[in-house]
Amino acid sequence: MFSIGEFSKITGLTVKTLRFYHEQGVLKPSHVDPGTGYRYYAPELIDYARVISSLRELEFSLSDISAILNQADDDSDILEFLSSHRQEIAAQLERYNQITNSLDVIIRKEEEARSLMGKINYDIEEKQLEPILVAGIRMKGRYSECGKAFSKIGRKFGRHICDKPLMLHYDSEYREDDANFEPCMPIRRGDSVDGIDVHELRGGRCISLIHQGPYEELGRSYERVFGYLRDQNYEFEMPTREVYIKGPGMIFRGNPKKYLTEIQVVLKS
Amino acid sequence: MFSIGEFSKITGLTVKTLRFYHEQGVLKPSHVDPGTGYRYYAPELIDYARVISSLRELEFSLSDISAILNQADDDSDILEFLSSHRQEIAAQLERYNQITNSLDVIIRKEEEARSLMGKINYDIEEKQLEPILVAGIRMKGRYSECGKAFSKIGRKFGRHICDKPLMLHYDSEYREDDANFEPCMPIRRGDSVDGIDVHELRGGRCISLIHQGPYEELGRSYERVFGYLRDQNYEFEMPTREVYIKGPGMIFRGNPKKYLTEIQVVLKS
DNA sequence: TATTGACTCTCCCGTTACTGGAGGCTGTAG
DNA sequence: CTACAGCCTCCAGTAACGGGAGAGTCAATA
Repeated sequence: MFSIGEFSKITGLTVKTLRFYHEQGVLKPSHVDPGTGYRYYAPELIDYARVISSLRELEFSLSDISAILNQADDDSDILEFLSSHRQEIAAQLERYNQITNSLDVIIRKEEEARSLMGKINYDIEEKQLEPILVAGIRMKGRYSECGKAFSKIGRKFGRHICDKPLMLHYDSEYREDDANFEPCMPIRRGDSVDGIDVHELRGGRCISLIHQGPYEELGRSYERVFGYLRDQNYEFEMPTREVYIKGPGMIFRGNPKKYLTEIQVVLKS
Repeated sequence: MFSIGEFSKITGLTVKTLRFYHEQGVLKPSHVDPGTGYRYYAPELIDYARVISSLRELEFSLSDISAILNQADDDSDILEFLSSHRQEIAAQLERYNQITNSLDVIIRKEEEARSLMGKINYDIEEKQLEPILVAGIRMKGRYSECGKAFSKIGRKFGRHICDKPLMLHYDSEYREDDANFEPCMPIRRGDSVDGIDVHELRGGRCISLIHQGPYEELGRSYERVFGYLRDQNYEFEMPTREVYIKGPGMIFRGNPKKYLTEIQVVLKS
């Protein structure tokens, strides 16, 4: 017979835990001194305790363990317990996998944005655009409707998206209620489906300006771009493009003063 | 301003949860009526609540969330939180992966054993053995030492093991203290290392008998096998083999009366 | 024999993020 | 005036222990 302290050292279970298991009826001492209340454990219980530890390591609940110990003395008796427990664990696993994925997406996005922030200058630039394939939804109406379009594209093309969202503007002047625009996502490949049009945007020389601040203030930056185009006597093509480099975050809506949007106007070649 | 019930419907958080968040200081109502104690929430808090929900879905603790909300209003501010949280989640993931693996191993083992139990007959059989590659440790001494050898082989060749453990007996008579034997694991491939000898066991005609019961009673089954060999005038080869079909389980020590051991004696060809 | 020091006992609280329930007050509609 | 829905506070419970207080016990030593 071992005292609780000895038994604790043998089994690796703490004294507290042993007392708790006694209270819960999972592992009862062989003998309890009626006078002192001291617990004494017989050597046979060592194996019993080992079984309990094993099951706890597999994250079985104490009530499951009680049930198991009451009706089984062989691994083959508990196959159903094992399988159903495996399912629960697998569900947890799935959940944590999703969380890690989400976290990864957010982290990657923010790290990109952060590194980008460093090397941005807020002057008008001329640069060369590569052609890109996009999935877009042509819309007429209010810009505020674009959210639905983006999420629809996201659902359909989720895993093929390869860059930041952008919007094509087909109006030559600013319109509020019946604007003509196309929310797009750059994709690696895919075909038009279900109202979503997959097409290629041509590359070429373009004028680019990065706008920092809320979307309502985009007008000021457009002014600069069009002023520049006029000064240089450049002719440009429709539609113009807005690339949303940094907008509302995945968690916070973010601070609109930090939003970054690139205005791109492709020149006639 | 919304009442707690309205705000609950809007945000999807239960009334209980909202009260709890108030108590914890995570999400304080905009106004609390001093007379009635009624909580009232301003529309701006909807977004705030959404942030909290998002973070909870990512399994952040409430104290983390408080800390985050107190010092950040943009995703990029919380990169460190996200990364360190990601690590914790990844650790959990690892753990659950291990558990699933262990469970799978146990389940597979037991299902095999169970299906085997059905088609076993306990008569002496003559059958054809295929050659197999094994990793073994030649030992002299007591059989009870074999556990260490098995676990050593398991550690070194873990992922290449492809069948049940077996033991080779080189003694022509029973010996207690200085037996000459070799615990082995069948493996798919591998090389001798560090005291472990990888070699091939030849195939051929063999006499086989499945023994059910504790190892101490193996003697009775050996008697039957050798009796049969004598009756048939068969000559056999050393070493003889014992295959441990079902022994102590991964969790329970199991019931020795249910242990299954196959005795194999290869005939001279 | 008294005394140490190690061991053990019970009882209570705290952890996390809530849920459930009792008992009582408030607001509004009929 | 009376329902009834909605809101309040306070308390208890969850799972599996860990920490600590205060008191009793055991074995060996002075």
